[in-house]
Amino acid sequence: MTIELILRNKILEAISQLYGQEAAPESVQLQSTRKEFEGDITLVVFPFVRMSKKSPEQTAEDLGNYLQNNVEEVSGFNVVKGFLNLSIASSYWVNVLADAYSAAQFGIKEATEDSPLVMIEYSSPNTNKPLHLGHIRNNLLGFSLCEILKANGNKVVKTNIVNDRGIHICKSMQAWLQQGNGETPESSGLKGDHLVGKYYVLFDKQYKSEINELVAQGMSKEEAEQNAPSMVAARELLRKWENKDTATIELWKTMNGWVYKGFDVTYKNLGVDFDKIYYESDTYIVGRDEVLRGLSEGIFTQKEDGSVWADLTAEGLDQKILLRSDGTSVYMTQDIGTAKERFNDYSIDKMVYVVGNEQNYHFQVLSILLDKLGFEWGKGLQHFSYGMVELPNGKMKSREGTVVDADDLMDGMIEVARQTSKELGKLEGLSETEAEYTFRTIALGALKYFILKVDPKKNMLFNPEESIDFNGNTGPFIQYTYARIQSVLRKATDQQINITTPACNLELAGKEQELIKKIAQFETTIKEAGDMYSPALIANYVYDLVKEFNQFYHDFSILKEENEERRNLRLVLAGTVAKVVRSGMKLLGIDVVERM
RNA sequence: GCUCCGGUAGCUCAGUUGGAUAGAGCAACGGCCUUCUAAGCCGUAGGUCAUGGGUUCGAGCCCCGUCCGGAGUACCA
Repeated sequence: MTIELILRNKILEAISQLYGQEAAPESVQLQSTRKEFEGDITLVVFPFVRMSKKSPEQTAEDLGNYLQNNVEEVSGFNVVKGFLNLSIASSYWVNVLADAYSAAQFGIKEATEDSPLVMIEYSSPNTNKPLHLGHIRNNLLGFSLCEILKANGNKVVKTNIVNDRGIHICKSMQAWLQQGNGETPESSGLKGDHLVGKYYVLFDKQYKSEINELVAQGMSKEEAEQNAPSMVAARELLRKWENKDTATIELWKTMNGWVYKGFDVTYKNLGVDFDKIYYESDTYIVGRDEVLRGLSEGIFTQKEDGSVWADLTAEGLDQKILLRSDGTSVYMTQDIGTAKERFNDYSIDKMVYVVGNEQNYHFQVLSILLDKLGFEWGKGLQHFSYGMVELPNGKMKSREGTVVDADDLMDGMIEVARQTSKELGKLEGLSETEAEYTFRTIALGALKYFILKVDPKKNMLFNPEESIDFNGNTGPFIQYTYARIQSVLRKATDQQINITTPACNLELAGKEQELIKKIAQFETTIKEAGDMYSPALIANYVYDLVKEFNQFYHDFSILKEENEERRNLRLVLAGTVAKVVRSGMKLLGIDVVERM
């Protein structure tokens, strides 16, 4: 039982004993005491003054006395205005540390047979271009969320829906057919996804110049957009694809194959993976069948032109198209099909979509539509909505080429890490491969931490030149502190120091106790991060812990401490901080290094 | 127009269910490598929490209005 729980119960008891009234459990507000005051845990007494009919100060005195006399762990108290600051005995904190130190998985809950199964969709790329910075935020958030939910005792299935069909890939195909001269990743030396992306850009260039030409000939802009030869050809490819034309299907398979190979490399470098991948070329048919069923059951309506609609005005929303007048599927249709497939394949307790906030409306509608179609899980779908990544000069537009490419970004950061390491002379004693691994880990740590430390809900600004740093509140700073702790622990081993679980009744120094308190918060932080879907809570927690440790490290010596008991305690403290940092970073998908 | 989200230091961001004197990092300035890793530590400076009201013992946080920014808004995904 944690100290908070013990106090909570005793405070309710105290109020009942002292004032003869029952206080609501949620009126007990405990918080950690601010640094400028003495004490560890603070009770806010304002909610109880009505019951005590005394001043806040006097009420706090009453409660303080009661708790000191009736709770073993409470070693003292002081009152400042309406705040009761309780001091908790050192022995309690030493025990907390001992528990954390010896626990195999401190703060992490393992899933069991009957744990809920959560399926999390993230990444969800189109197959016509390489991944960019926006995808990076998605992938990092998705992966981290999976880790956090696992740590909260859930079974997790990581899934990806690949948008492999549609007009976008046909545009790349069309440009490749017209201008490609049979170019392949092998012949060009380009990564597959970049090669296909190159033709997507070429298509757009060509398309735009055709429009300009037609407009110059006197056609209206709308007409020109419809009648530009490139677009006509791309639409023809889409039609052929839907009719299963052999050559078209073959080309589609080949080019998608190139892209998948490229994606695999990016995913691997980013350190994310999936348990199950769905393809929209499979699920859109399921979705279309569901929509047609809905139509025949009178849930949806059809217009004269043949298009199928859902009327959501009763729910306060608009009318939503589900099938185009030519019978083809839209985005929504595919998501209906994908959802149905998933719930067929797994016994899902909770389905989470990691998708940008531009699609808030889409998921609101999807949930209602599935509910209308009679799927009892429809209402329970959860959209983990995150903000956009903006650049200093505005937002990213793939067509305008103002995107930050994922591969380029990672390569660039690894290069910076390599240079910085060399300048700082951090390489000595490391083999070539060890050094490379270290650069990579640091660079990825910087990138991941930078993105994950921001509240997912908010838009964030990313300045490629300036944003990424290796100093201050960054991934490398945390990795560095971890490496230094490892170094101390190695030296302890070299000096034949035997580290044992602390069972002493040493009086703790202020900073030692601060650190233990911080360590004790790991468990609740994981829970909160799981409840709120916020890797940022973990990131900020780990930073605070590391910052706290650095101050401790600066003020106290560990190995040079002469009192053996105290030295042991501090080694245990350092080791536990390292352990918490390692698991915290793992929840963010960030690796740590033994030396840097 | 309507709906949703946001606005905290020059910049990037934290800020627990409403609690004490709003915190970090970057950038600037000053100090610290004969001390367990200086990718570090210490210090100085930097704030009308967009704005006007309201709720209450107490508001950066909750409610209403205004301003600014972003996203979505019926045959793109």
